[in-house]
Amino acid sequence: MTGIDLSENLEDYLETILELEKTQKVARVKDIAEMRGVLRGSVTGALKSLAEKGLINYEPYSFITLTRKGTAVAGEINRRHRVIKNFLTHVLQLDPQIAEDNACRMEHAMDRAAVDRMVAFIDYMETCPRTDASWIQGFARHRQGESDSRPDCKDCMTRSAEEHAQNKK
Amino acid sequence: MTGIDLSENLEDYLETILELEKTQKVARVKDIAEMRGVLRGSVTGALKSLAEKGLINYEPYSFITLTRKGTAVAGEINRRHRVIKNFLTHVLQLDPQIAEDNACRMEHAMDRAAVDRMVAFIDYMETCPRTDASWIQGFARHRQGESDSRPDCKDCMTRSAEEHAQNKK
DNA sequence: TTTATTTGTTTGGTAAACCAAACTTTATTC
DNA sequence: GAATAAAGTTTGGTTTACCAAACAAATAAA
Repeated sequence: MTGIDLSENLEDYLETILELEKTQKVARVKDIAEMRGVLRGSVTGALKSLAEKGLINYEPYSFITLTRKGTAVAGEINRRHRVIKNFLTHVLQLDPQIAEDNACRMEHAMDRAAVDRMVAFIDYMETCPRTDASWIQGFARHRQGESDSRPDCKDCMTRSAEEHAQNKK
Repeated sequence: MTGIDLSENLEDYLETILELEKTQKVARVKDIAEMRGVLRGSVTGALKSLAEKGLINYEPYSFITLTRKGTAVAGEINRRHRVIKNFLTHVLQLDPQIAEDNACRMEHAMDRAAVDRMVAFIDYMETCPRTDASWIQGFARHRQGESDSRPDCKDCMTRSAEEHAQNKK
């Protein structure tokens, strides 16, 4: 789509720069190095590579900003990250930190088609009355081992239908 | 868990070897090279690395088999792959080929906690009467753009409750 | 405005993956 | 059982990504 294919590493650098642009207005080598957990020397190499690809404005010893193209690509990556993290925390109900760690890696693995479908699924779940808050709650109980008993599973549908009818009035 | 941490590459080699063991009883360098789309020379290096880690039985010019440990690790990776692909095809309803491509990459990105939770979610969906076949069908319609209309959404719950009650008798 | 300090760059070196092509071993075929 | 083919290995070279440490530039402090 954007016509660019980046290594996971360069994608991460781009995302970091976007993050810094948002919070600090401008990205500095030192901050990028800290956020990525590498030495400053390693950053310089990555910046040259990103600049060659036309994704950042970079002159030695100057501030770093994203180009128009760079902003588009970084935004795309960031969108994947947010969608995936949202899925992991709100659907799978993973611990926020674990969700974040997994999203950081998954964002490089999932293509647009998959992420878009994930968005559609979340949307369907959120708008369909069958999968309302109580259904989500049910998953929390289910995964905590209360799956075998399912005490009120039998009447769940009926009760939900009643509640639903009530709200419609 | 298994106490081993492998690069994505070595994980892929291990998975390939498992695959070949299943179909051909034994893995040959040529076949591994073909399946992974690399030259034979590249395979030799990877095999040395896997042998050093005690994951495969490897002597130059001999057949390759997985050790007990290698089988365990490869099985773990393969499980992740199957779970993810299952999710992508049956929940997100992605095209099988697209699901396969994404699963191949995602299997290296998701940790055990995330995959386990995915399993639990699929299980919940499949056992909960609210998210039955018709709900899944609804997603297929929803994602095809018929989301705005939702013609029979209003009565869906009531009808489902009735059907459900019927089946219980 | 000198002198520190911080920040950024460069250089040399390592490790993982890969290729290309020469080479060796094993398997086939005549 | 020798000649040929196929399979596997080695060697030298490339790329990406990193570190460590020397160096240069810019900023801050004296």
